[in-house]
Amino acid sequence: MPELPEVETVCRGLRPALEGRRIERAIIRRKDLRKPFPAGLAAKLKDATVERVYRRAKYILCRLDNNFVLVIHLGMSGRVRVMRHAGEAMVHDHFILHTDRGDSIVLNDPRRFGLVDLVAAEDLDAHSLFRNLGPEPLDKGFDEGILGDSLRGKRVSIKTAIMDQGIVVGVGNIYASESLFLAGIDPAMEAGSVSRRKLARLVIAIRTVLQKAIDAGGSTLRDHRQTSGEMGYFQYSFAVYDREGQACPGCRCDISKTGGVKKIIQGGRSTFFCPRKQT
DNA sequence: CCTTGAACCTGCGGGC
DNA sequence: TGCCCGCAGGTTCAAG
Repeated sequence: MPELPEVETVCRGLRPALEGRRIERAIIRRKDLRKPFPAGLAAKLKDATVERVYRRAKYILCRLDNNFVLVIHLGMSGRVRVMRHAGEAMVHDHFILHTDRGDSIVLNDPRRFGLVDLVAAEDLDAHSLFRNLGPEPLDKGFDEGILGDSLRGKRVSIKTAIMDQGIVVGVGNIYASESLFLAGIDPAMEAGSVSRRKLARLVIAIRTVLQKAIDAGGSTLRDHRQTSGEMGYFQYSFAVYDREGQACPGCRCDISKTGGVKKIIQGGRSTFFCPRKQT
C-alpha cells in the first residue's frame, strides 16, 4: 500500500504518541512477517525510550535511547493505529507497543509483506535495507543532474526506473503514474534517453505530487489509514491512476473518440497515462 | 553488471 | 447466491 506520502503520514501520527515515551511492553503475535522478527526484539524494546520518529524511503524509523533503531516497513497492506485504550487485538495485528502513557501502537498487516527489524544506530547506513537507497525526493540533493546520472545507460522504462528505490526513494506505483502525467512524459520512454529538460520537469513533478499527497494524508485505496484510523484523501486528486477510460484533468478532447486515460502493464505493474499529454 | 519475471500472502470485487 | 479469477500501494531472488 504505502508509498512515501502514506509512510510520512504514519510517521507524523506516531510522533505525538511515541516521542519521549517509554515502551513498557512489546507484544509479538507471530514469528515473522516478510522476515522473522529479530531475536530478542521484545526484550530490547522493553523500557527503552523513543527519542525520535522519522522516515527514510518507505521505512519508519524509531530512534531509541538504548542505541537501537526500530525499523518498520508496511509492505503492501500494513497499517499502524494508535489507540488510547488497549482493546481486543484484531485479526492480523502482529506487533503491538504499549507506552508509559497508556497508548497502544498496533501494526496490522494482512498480507504480511511488511517488516520489523532492530538495528544498532551506527550500523543503520551500512545495513542491507538502507545501503543501496537513492536520494530522498523531497530533499535538496535530488535534482535532474543526480537523476540523469543514475539513469544514464538504463534501458528500462522511465516509469519502472523511478520506482527503483536505488534511483530515487519513495515513489511507488501510484505516484509514478501521477508524476509522469504532471511532467508530461510518456511512461514507456527508455529511462536513459529522457532529455535533461524532461528530467527537470520530472523532478518538480515528483516533488509536487508527493507533497500534495502528504498534505492530503496519503491515498486510501484499500488499506491505508492515518494512525487515527482516518482515511487519506489524495485518491480524490488522482489525474490518471485507476482512471482508465476517463478524461484526464483539463481534457477537452472527445472521450468517445480518444478513449481517455490508457492503462498498460510495465514490469508487471499497471501504468495509467494520457497519450495526448504524455509524449 | 543489467533486466525480467516469479514469488511471497490475504482479501475483495467482478464476471459467470 | 456462490465460486473462480484477477488484481492490489513492495521487495527480493533466481534465471537469462
